[in-house]
Amino acid sequence: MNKKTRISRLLKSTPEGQTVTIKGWVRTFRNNQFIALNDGSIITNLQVVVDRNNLSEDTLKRITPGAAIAATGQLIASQGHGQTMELVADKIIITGDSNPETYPLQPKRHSLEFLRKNGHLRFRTNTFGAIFRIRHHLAYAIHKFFNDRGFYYMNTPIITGSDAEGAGEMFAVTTLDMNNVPKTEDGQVDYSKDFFGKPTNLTVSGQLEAELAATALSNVYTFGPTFRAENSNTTRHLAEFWMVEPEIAFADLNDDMDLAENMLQYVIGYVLEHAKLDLEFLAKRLENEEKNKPQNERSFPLLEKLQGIVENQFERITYTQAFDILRNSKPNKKGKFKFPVKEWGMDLQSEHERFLVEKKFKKPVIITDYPKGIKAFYMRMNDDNNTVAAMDILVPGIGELVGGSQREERLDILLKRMEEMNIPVEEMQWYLDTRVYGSCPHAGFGLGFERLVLFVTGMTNIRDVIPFPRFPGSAEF
RNA sequence: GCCUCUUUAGCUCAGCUGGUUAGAGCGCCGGACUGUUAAUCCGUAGGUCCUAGGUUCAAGUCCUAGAAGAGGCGCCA
Repeated sequence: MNKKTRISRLLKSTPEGQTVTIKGWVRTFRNNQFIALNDGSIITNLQVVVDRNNLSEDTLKRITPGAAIAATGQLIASQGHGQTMELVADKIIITGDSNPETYPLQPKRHSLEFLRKNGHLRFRTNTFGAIFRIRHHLAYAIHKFFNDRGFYYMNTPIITGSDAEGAGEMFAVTTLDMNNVPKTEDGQVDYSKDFFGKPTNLTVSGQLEAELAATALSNVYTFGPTFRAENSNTTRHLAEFWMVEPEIAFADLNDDMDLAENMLQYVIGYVLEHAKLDLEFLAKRLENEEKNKPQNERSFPLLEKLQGIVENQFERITYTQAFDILRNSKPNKKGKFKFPVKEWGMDLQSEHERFLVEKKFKKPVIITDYPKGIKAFYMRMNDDNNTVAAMDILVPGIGELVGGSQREERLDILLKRMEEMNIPVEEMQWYLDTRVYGSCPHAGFGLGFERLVLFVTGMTNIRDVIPFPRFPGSAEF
């Protein structure tokens, strides 16, 4: 291929007077003269000025929205107002035509629903270009954060033979012929004939395996796809999503909370610095959207919201404190909650979390020390024998962004909990060995990556922040 | 899985208590235009009113069922 210059680079270095070749996709063609060209490297279009005397009528006709072109010419200071620089093209090659009668993207605003239906082309819009560039920067910032602090990136299995993770319904993985399933003598599926010789599933969490690595390498994290076969139909659940799960040895719940808070502040600070243009675009988009809403339903301006995360400490309260606040709150006393707050031990509902985060504290809230009855078997029992060392980070607009805990390192207590919660101890010996040999206090958390992208971009549907969303009834592409 | 709402031109939508030939903006197509910024101006074309059944003299409009989409709840990250 011939050399090309990416627009992002070109706008940084401002090589005025140079001859360059730009390759990208036409957004609009105005006045038979001005092409707004985008190559995805940056949200900004480059204006390509067409010299009509130099171009055939045929080529001119083929410069349509969506067409791929290569434009070569001199870069000059723009005479117009919308941009500082423009390319005066003396050569334009159409690499790929785009029929304007059938190309779904028009040079106008489209609804997110329409773009979801045309998911294969939505990358070519400003909004989705911005979202996926920000998604990249967030992923990079997460790796950088952990790497700079001596964490090792650990890959835990995607196909798992462990069925005791307890984090939700699982997708089965099998090569058995579904039309002719081998059966044992007592009529059960004969998994000994299956690929792995036993039932296997797609992972719902890498935590248990990460604990194995952490109790040797001290500080590790996973960042990979996870799968939940729940029939969840909401704006914040996916069947396939990416999760970040650090695990730290010789650490307690406070260390865990500090790590999570520092990480969120770091990665958000990172995108504020490195994805400024994209964030500004999304902020403006959100602002326009909010104009149609009544005053009391409007949310914080995006950039201020993100700046607030970086600059302010998160609120930290125990479940019991949260329970008291909620029980004595106005909406509870006035019967406004669908689920009244009465009995200690109840799980907090979305409406309760929203009240705490959006009305009471107006910033992220970390709730700790939940009743043992509503949390997982591996969470460390507190001295009160009633609560466990768990923590959830709740953020405005989304709810639970992070869920974590200090892990139960005491073998006898862990075994007792597993028995109480019907976890098959025999199948978990590999996990229990971390407590049998050289057990140590350790902690970790899980961060839903798409929920982070949702929060940072200000989008409202999680299906819009992952390139190829998977949810009940839908697995396109 | 449960609840609510939506479905009218390529897109975004209007269409009142059922009543002639279903409208607008944008886009597309044709024309004009060498400083435009979702360009502008002029002109044309474009509809299985989601599907099936029903009520009625008459259904885009009312009823029933289904499909698709959105939002809320639950499960959680």
